[in-house]
Amino acid sequence: MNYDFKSIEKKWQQKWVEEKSFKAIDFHPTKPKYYVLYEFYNISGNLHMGHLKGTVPADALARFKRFKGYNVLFPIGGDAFGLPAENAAIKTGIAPADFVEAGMKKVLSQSQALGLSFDYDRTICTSSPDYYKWTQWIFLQLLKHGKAYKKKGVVNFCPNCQTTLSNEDSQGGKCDRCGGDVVQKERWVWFLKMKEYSQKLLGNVDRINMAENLKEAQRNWIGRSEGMEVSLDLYADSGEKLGKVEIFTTCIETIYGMTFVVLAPEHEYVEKFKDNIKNYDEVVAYKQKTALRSEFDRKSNLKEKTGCKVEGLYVVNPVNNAKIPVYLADFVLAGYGTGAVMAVPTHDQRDFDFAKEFNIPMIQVIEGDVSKQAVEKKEYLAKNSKLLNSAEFSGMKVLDAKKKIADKLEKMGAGKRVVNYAMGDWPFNRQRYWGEPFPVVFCDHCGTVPLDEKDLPLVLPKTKDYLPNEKGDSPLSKVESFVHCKCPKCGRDAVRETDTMPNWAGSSWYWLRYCDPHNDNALADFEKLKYWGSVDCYTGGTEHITRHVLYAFFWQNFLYEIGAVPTRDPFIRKMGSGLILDDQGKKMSKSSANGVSPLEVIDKYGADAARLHLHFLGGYEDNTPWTYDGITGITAFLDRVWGLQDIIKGEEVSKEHRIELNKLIKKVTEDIEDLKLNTIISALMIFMKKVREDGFITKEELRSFLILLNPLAPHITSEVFERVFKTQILDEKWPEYDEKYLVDDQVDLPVQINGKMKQVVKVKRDISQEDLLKFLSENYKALYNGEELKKVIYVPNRILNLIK
RNA sequence: GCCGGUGUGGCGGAAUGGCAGACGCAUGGGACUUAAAAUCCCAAGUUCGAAAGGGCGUGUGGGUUCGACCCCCACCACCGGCACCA
Repeated sequence: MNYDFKSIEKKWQQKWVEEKSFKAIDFHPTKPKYYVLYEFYNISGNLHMGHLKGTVPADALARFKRFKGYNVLFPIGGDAFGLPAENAAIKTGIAPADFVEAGMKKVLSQSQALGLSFDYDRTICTSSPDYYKWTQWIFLQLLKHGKAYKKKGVVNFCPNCQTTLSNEDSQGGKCDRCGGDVVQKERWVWFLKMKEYSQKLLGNVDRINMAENLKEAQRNWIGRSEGMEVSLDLYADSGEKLGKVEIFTTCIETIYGMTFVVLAPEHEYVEKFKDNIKNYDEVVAYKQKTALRSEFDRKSNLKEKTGCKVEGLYVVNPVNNAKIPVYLADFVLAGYGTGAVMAVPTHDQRDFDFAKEFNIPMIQVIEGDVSKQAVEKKEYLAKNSKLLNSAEFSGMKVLDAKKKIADKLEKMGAGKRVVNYAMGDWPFNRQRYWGEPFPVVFCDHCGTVPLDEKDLPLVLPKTKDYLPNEKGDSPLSKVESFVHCKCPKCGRDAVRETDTMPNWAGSSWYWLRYCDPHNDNALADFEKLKYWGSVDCYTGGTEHITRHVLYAFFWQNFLYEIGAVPTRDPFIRKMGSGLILDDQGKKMSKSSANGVSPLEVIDKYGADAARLHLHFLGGYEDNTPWTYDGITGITAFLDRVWGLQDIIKGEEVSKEHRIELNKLIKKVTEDIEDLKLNTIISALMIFMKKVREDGFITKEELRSFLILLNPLAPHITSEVFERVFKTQILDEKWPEYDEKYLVDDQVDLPVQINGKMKQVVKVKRDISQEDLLKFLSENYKALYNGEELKKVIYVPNRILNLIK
C-alpha cells in the first residue's frame, strides 16, 4: 500500500481546521502557557520559500510544547497596511481593502496547506478598523504623555515616492520602497520620542535571548557613546556676545588642540544670527547645496571635504580663551549630538582633511607624528601617550588627562559628561493613502487637538485616487469629506491630519493583540496579557532586526510605563531565520529561490516532504541554498515511515531497540528547543535504519517514533498513528527517556598510543583501568603487551591513551 | 575604518576537548527487471601500497594539552551590521 500524500494531507488539514485542534485557551486551569510567535505575514501575494523556512520550526516547537503539556498560543495575522496593497491599487485600481481581504484568505489557506498549527480564531489584520482603532489609541497615549510631537524637521525624503522616510526605512541612503536615492528635506513631521528610550532599548537587547550578531546590529544602530558636552561662548566680530555653541566630543583630552568649530548646515544659528554673518549669501548657498546632496553622493567622496567658513562669528575655547573660527560642513549631522563639533585636526583624520582643504592651522596636543596624518584616538589610547601643549595637563598620560580635563570643565561650569545615542526620534508620518489615519485635528482656535478616545477608530475613507497631490501632500488631502470636520474641543471648523502612519505602526504591538484579539474595550484585557506574558519564542527574518524589533521594544516600554501592559520585554527569545539562497548557477541553475514556490514543492512531494526537505538542508539560523537535490532521500524516508505499519511485531519496547530509542528521544527533545530540525531528521533516519535492519518495530516503539516525528511531519504521522492505534496522536504525551537506557553494558572504547588513534575495542562498561590493561595485554598484544608505560590517560567509557 | 559572525569531502552539512566527515544528495558497483524507473544491498576524505598497513588531512602560521575542527595568539578569506557618529 503506497502512501498517498495528496488525500491524506488534505484530510488532516481539514480536520484540524474543523475541530479547531490548536485553540489556545485563556487562563487554562492546569496547563502552563507557552507563546510561540512567527512574524506575521506581509500581505502581498503568495507565501514564499522564506515563509517555509520561518514558520515550520515555529510550528514544530508549538506542536512539541503541546505534547509536553503546555497551553500553547501560536497565532498568525496579516501586516496589511503598506506598499503591496497601495501599489496594487495604483496599478490596477483594486481597492486596497479588497486586495488585503483576498490576500489574507490566500495566505491563510496556504498556511493550512503547509499544515501549520495556528489558532486561526485569533487571526488579526492591521488594516481592519477594529485593529487599527488600538493603533490609533496608542498614538493618542503617546501624544498625551508627550512622546509624540510635530515639528518642522529635516527628514529623509524619497523624491520618487513623494514621502518622508525614517532612518530605518532609508538604510544605506536608499528608499526601502523603491530603492531610489534618498534626499534630505524640510517638512512638517510627526516624531515619536524614541531616542529617549535608547538606554531602555539597550536593556531589552541585553535581556533577550538572541544571537550575538543580531544583538550587535541593534547596539550599533542605537549607537551609544559616552563623551562631554562643552559650551563655547559665541561672539560676533564686534565683540558682542551672542550666546553659546554646544558641542559634543568623546575626545575631551584634545580640547587644547581645537582650531575650529563646525556646525551642521541645518544648525539653527545660521538663521538666528544671520545679521551677524558677513557672508550670509554664501552660507545659505552652501546649506541649500548640501540638502540636495544624496547620501550616496556624500559617501562616495568621503575624502573630499566640503564646507563653508562663517564670517563674522567666532567662539572661545573655555580652557585657554583662544579665539576659534566657525565653519559649516555637511560631515556634521544635525541629528547627532548637538549638531556641532570641536575640530582637532592633529588627532582626527576627518578634521585633518578638512583643515588641509581650508588651510586651517593645527596644534598637536598628544605625542606622535602628525605631519602626514592625524594620530587618532585608537592609537593614542592604546599607547596611553602623553599630552603636549595642554597647559597644566602637558606631560600627563591621556587616560589620566581625560578625567582631569573633564573634571576641570565641569567645575568651570563649561561642560558636562553626557551619553549620546545615534538613534534618532522616529519620523512617524507618511504621505500615503493606505495607512492608519492620525486621530488628530487642527483647529485655528485650539491648535492641535486629539480626538476623544471614544470616537475611535477614525476610519480611513474610501477613495479612488491613491496618488499624492502636486505639493506632495497625502492622497487623503483630496478627500474633502474627510479633511473637513469640527474641532472636538470648541466645535468650530477644523481640518484633519491627512498624513497616515508608517507601515511599521501596526506591527509595533500586534503580539499583544493576539492575547485578546476581539476586545473592544482595550487593546487587550490586562489579565489576559498577564496570563500570556512575553512571547517565549519569536521567529522570523533578520532583516527587521533594527526596525520592527526595536520599534516593538520601544512601544512595549512605553505601554508598560503607562500601565497598559504588564511587562517591559515583549520577547524572551528571538530566533532569526537564515535566508534561502539560490544555487549560484551550479548544477540545477534553472531554479532560483525566488522562482521556486513552496506550493510547487507541496504539490509535487507533499507538505511533510517540503517541511522536512527544506529543514534538512541546513540549520534555522543559517542561510540555505535552495535545491531539489536530496528531496528523494526525504520522500524515501517518508515512504519507509509509511511502511512501518507492515513490520509491527510485539507490544513493549524491545531489548534490541531500547537504547537506540532512548537516545533518539533525548536527541529530539533537546534539539527541538533549539529549532535544530536538521539533526533531528538525521537522528530519526538513523533509528529507521536500525529498525529496518532488524526487520521489525514494536507498537510502543512506533508510538514514540511517530510522536517524535509529528512536529516536523504532522500529516503522515497522524495518519499512521490513527491506523495503528485507533486513537488520535494529538492526545498523546511526549515520550520520556530513561538515563539508564542511554548506554549499553558494552562500550566501544577508542585506544590511542601516544595520542594517535589506533583501534576501537569492545569492553565492559565502567571497566577499571587495571582490568582494561589486563584485558588489552591478553587480547590486543599489538596495542599493549604489559610493557612499562610512561603515562596512562583513561577516561572511562570515552578514551584510553597510552604514552610509551 | 569600527563591530559581529562564519571557514570541515564533489555538494548540503554533523561533531564544542576524546574514533573528524554522522545523516542525506550526487557518484561507482551489485541484486531485481525483457528493459527502464522505482526499490533493495555494498563501496567511497585524500594519497602510497597488490594487500596488510602507513603518510597527509577541518582557511594559513604559531601555541596550550596525553589528546585540538573545538581553547589561546597572529594572519587570510567570505558573509552581515554600522559608518564623515564627533
